Amino acid sequence: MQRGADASLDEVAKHAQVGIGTLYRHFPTREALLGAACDERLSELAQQSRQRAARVAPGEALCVFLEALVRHASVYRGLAASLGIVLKNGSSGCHATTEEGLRLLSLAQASGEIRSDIAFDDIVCMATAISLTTAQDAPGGRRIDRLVSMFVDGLRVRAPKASRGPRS
Amino acid sequence: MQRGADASLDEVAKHAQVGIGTLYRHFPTREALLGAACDERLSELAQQSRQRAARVAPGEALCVFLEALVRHASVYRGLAASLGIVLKNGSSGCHATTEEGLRLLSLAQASGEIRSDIAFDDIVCMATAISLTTAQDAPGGRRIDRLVSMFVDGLRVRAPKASRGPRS
DNA sequence: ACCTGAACACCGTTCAAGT
DNA sequence: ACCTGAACACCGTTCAAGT
Repeated sequence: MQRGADASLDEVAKHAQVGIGTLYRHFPTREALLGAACDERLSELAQQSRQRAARVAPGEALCVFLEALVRHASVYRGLAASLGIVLKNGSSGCHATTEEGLRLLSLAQASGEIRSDIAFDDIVCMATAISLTTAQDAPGGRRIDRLVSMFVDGLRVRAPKASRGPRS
Repeated sequence: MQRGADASLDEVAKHAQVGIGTLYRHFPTREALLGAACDERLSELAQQSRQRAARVAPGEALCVFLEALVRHASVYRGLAASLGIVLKNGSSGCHATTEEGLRLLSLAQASGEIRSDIAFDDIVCMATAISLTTAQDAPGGRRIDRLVSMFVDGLRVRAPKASRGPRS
């Protein structure tokens, strides 16, 4: 399951050495299969985020979390489109990731860094969006970074720092 | 062609009263077909944007343009994913829309409202992203508006107005 | 020259038969 | 009870035959 990105279900079954029917009984929906396939990876993502969040400001932690989510969704073709559903399907790593995201968002909003009218679903939505659009890009492109940075700027409460003096 | 969103090519051909082979010869790629199907609509979009741009500030004009593009890409299922390619395919309305977008972006950047490191491709990319993610949403949802607003905030040069006083 | 649609290839899904 | 994979349905694409 590791590499075979958007292989046909037939190939997945063959590679897992089971019949296609058995595959269907274990994973009734495509989302269930995807969820199981990347569950471990999501667990790691959540854990790394928790560790990082102990060191940096909430807003920053949320940004890096978003970026990690985008990159995660880009690993398996076909995952991005159903990221929202996969995260909700409840398997352990999905749940951990959702929990961590909710936690970071609350913290960042409480600290006044991030707009209070943002929902976690919007974060997932953005991660999905960036993954989907950059999927066709050349592999090592800079667009992911640029889009993440743009998105994140959109999340920030206005005038956080005024890196240059404001005009007139 | 008007309504049949993501119908099979077979149905498109049948509806157009031609053989499937003829359809292929007229439109060798899916993008060519999509481009032709929405060309008129894109012409209108570009024209309306030009009229609007005469009345409002460049940044504002660019935002409304982006929103229109998002809504356009949401009309036909399957268009969003290839919006970038479709816009480049060169048919009249596509060309007009690209021209108008480039023009608005230049103006908005020259006026200092919009970040100078944004490319038109990024705008298209964002429109694609929002369309793709909101495609699965309930029809009348508010998410499109919220995401467009977020995106656009990300485009803006910092501290444009300082709606509230900056902190300490 | 142009059009047609049967034919082929591919993939997702089901379900009768086997163990 | 559980597994299997042939069989069915569907869609995209091509190309030999017809006009």
